[in-house]
Amino acid sequence: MLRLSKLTDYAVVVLVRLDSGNVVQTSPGIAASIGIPEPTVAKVLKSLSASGLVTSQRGAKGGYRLARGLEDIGVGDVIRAMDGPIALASCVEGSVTGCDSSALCPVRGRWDPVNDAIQRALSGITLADMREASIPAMFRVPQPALGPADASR
Amino acid sequence: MLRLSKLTDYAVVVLVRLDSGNVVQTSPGIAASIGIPEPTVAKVLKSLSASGLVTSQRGAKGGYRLARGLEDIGVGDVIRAMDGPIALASCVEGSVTGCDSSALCPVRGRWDPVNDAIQRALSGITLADMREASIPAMFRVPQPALGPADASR
DNA sequence: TCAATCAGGACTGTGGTGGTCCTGATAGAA
DNA sequence: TTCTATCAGGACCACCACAGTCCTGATTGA
Repeated sequence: MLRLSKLTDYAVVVLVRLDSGNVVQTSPGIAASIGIPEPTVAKVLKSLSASGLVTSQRGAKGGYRLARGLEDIGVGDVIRAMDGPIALASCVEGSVTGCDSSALCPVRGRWDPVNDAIQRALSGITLADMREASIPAMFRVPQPALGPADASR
Repeated sequence: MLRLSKLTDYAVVVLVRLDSGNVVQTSPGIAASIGIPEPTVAKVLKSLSASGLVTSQRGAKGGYRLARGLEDIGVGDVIRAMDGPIALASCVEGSVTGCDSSALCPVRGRWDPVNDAIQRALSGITLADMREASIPAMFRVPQPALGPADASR
């Protein structure tokens, strides 16, 4: 419950990583530098690109770069990009699934203030705040091979 | 994401229902009055009882009653009772699962402020606030049979 | 003694998520 | 012009947590 999806967690790592220098970075390069499998990083980057948090460049010499500074990206933006609208319950306003028994749901609409409070709490924190936290030194430089599994790929 | 579990939603309904009068109520009775299957209601009540939000009385004439007023029960209390500690990520402090690759996780500890903000937001809302929201009139009185499905059970 | 009720657990089906892979489009380099 | 590297947009599958059900035992009042 209130469990952040792993992909959202990865997205924060990727975005912080993209902040290092204003150059385009390829998904294999990012994947190698943060120790996350390449297909997964590519999936994360596609979602971020679709939401406009990063810009993409196709073709050779292509890659991704931040669309704006980390201090302009809220945690809620990342969550919405990866997991869709922030909704505490299936019957909360803004949910895409909707409530199949809205007529019978006695708490319909009641979670909205809770949901609202959470959104406010999230909007007050940017990725720049999260970057401030300690980043292990081993992740500040690219790691071509983090283990035997990488060599096999 | 940020999806409330159904049981937590049910728990709020059950607790609000228990607030009607200060008498013990049986789980079949509560189930019938709110239109949720009895085994599920029983499961919810057991969790709430284990967390001390409701008190139970065994034996004939037994049942459940609120341990304290709705205005003294925070939303966070209910969530913790039903889903355990509130943790945004698997590697957040307080999580029971723990992080299997803590040494490699570059955002380790970074979600804590986010998690903290959410907990503060949750602690500011009580069940009394949620009860204030409109409750459909049909649920203010017991509904023995809400549909054909109930008769088959 | 009996019936009603809670306590605590095991069990199973389902849905979401994480992760992988494939094909096509694009753009720079040779 | 051709080739290669990269992104775009899907489909696909395995795994796991959750929802829901059921069973047995303990307790308590009639």
